[in-house]
Amino acid sequence: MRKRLRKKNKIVKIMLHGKITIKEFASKLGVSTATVSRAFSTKGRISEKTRQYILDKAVELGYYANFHAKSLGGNDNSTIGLFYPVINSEEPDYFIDEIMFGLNSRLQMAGKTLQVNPFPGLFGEDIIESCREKILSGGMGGVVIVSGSKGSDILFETAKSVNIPYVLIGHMVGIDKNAVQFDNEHGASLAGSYFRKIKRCHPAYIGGYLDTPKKQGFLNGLKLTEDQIFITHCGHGFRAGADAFLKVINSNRHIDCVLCANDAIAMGFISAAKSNDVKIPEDIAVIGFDDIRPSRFFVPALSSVSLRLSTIGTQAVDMILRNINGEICPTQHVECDLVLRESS
Amino acid sequence: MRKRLRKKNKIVKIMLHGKITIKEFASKLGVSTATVSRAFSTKGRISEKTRQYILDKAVELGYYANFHAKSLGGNDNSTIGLFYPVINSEEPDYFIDEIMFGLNSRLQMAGKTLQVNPFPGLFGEDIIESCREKILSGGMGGVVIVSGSKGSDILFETAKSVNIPYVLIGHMVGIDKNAVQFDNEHGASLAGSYFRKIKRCHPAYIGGYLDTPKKQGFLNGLKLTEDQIFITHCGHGFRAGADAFLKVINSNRHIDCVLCANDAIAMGFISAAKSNDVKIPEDIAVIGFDDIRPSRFFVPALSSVSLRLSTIGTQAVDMILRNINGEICPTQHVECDLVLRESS
DNA sequence: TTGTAGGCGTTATCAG
DNA sequence: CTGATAACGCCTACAA
Repeated sequence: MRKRLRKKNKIVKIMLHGKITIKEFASKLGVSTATVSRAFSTKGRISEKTRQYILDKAVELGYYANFHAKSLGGNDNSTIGLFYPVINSEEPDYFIDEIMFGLNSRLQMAGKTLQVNPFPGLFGEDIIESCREKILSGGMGGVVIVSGSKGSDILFETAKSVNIPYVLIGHMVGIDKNAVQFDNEHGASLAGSYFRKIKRCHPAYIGGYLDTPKKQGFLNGLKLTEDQIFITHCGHGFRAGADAFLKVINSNRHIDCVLCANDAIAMGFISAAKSNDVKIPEDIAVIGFDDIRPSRFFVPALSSVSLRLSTIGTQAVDMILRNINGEICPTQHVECDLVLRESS
Repeated sequence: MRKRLRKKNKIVKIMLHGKITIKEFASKLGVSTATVSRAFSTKGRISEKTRQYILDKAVELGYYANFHAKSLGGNDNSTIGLFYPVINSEEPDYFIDEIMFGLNSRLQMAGKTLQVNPFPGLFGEDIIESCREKILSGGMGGVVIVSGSKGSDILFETAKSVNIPYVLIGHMVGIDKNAVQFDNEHGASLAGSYFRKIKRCHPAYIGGYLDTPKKQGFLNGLKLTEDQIFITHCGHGFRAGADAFLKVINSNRHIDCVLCANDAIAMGFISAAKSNDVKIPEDIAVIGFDDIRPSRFFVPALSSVSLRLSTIGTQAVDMILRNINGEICPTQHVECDLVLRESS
């Protein structure tokens, strides 16, 4: 009786998923499940003939090994999780999208698949907790964490604690292995020295949040101190940039050059400037940060501190792959540089 | 002896993952695994007292249910796969990114997690096969497929065949359920009629690939035929737009308005135009397609056919959630409209 | 080379 | 309300 019930359940599931299990498949071919398994595996001896036979039959009968069953024993596990803080809830984050682009292109070659896990950059403890849980529950074979928020740190610690392969992406993350890092401070200083060189001496810095290194680098390059320049923080994104422009104007200070914490801010800034008949770069020279793809096609083409985002993505994949493979990987430094275009 | 070996293996694994299993956890608390399971489940009677006790102990001892084991029985399965054709291999696809943004914001609320699966839009059968496999191997609880390529069709058929919850996103997908669709042809016709209305009678259409509906809609709105306008296809992305501008110029035809197949193309076009001292919109009025976020901050602000991409994403999630819940969902039509800004 | 059977970590059924 | 135990679908050590 009980058996019947079970059987019935089974049938229902088969209808639902349209899937055939290894047991059914094996018995249909008159071989054991072990042999089937071996046919799909690289290890384990099996005659080439039966392997081919099984493989052929598999496509004929539509047999596919169940993902979860495969992963259960601690084998396989081809999914890589990406965790990143959301710093602008009203539009896509081009910084992340560019990194993701790099990640994906490489991941695909490696037969891995990407799982994306945004979490609130500033608040939202509960969501971070759910991210922790995802890591702890063993659902993925590796994680890539974008640093820059409290949540990032928590997840980083979590990953370390369970010994799952991980890679940290971020500004001077301060660890000597398993990280791909860049130097915001240096990048910003490049912008600062450039302005100094071209004799623009009334600078402004338009920040997002939590980007002290950029501000500091800018000051260093400028050879100025914090009280000698105009600083404002309006958040991230285009709108923030436009708002920042208004703040600059309303400050009644003479400003002739600005560094923005990212390219979207810079574009928003320029957009607002144009609407107010302020000429870029004649009146105000502007430099963005990240050098996302649209920047070079912006009008005027946007100068920017290039972080080589897409490269960072591919490097992160290379690293985590080696990490999965048991190698230890020293932290990589991706060089940044200043790309001068029309806006400055 | 064998047992010892097994045990040893087990220990190794425990070290590797730093994880405690339900069995170990249960015995530590002096309860059965069933009780532990029930403590985390909504169904199944359990006294509030023991539940609390178990929950507390779980955080104390760091017990987290294994993801794959949970999903194995066909329960749970909270991952949603997104499949989309890559039409530009050199930069992020802003169309997709915007949809993904919408998807993610909604998915998070539902406790689901997104897995992204790009596949080549034009060739690359092998990768599509690997996508099929992902669907067939039961690794996810639902799939969202962006239509518009042969691969999309294959994956769509695959999803249907295994009875996995799915949603199709695309232009007039021609199915009456489980789809969120928009009408490129109508959108383009809006642009066409607008140009006609403002008396721009020397139009060009800058296409990507496979976007006949847009072209046709444009012609309809224009009330012209294919041989009466300039048409060129340069691919997708900024670079393509810039190339297209050159083609327009070199054609030596008088052109005074253009519709581009997406906003990136339009921006690239305008960028090249500016470099060649062609005034937008005075000399050439341009309208883009999709209305991605940067468009309104472009200089000049870009007119565009708005597809409400992010909304499409959230709707797709709502639909697949209901779908998972057993409801059948009639196809949704997301209205598109023409957003006029400075570039036209 | 192939088959047998135990284990992977949960959930759900069935008895108590 | 709780415990024992059979699935879930696959992999692999061991035996044949």
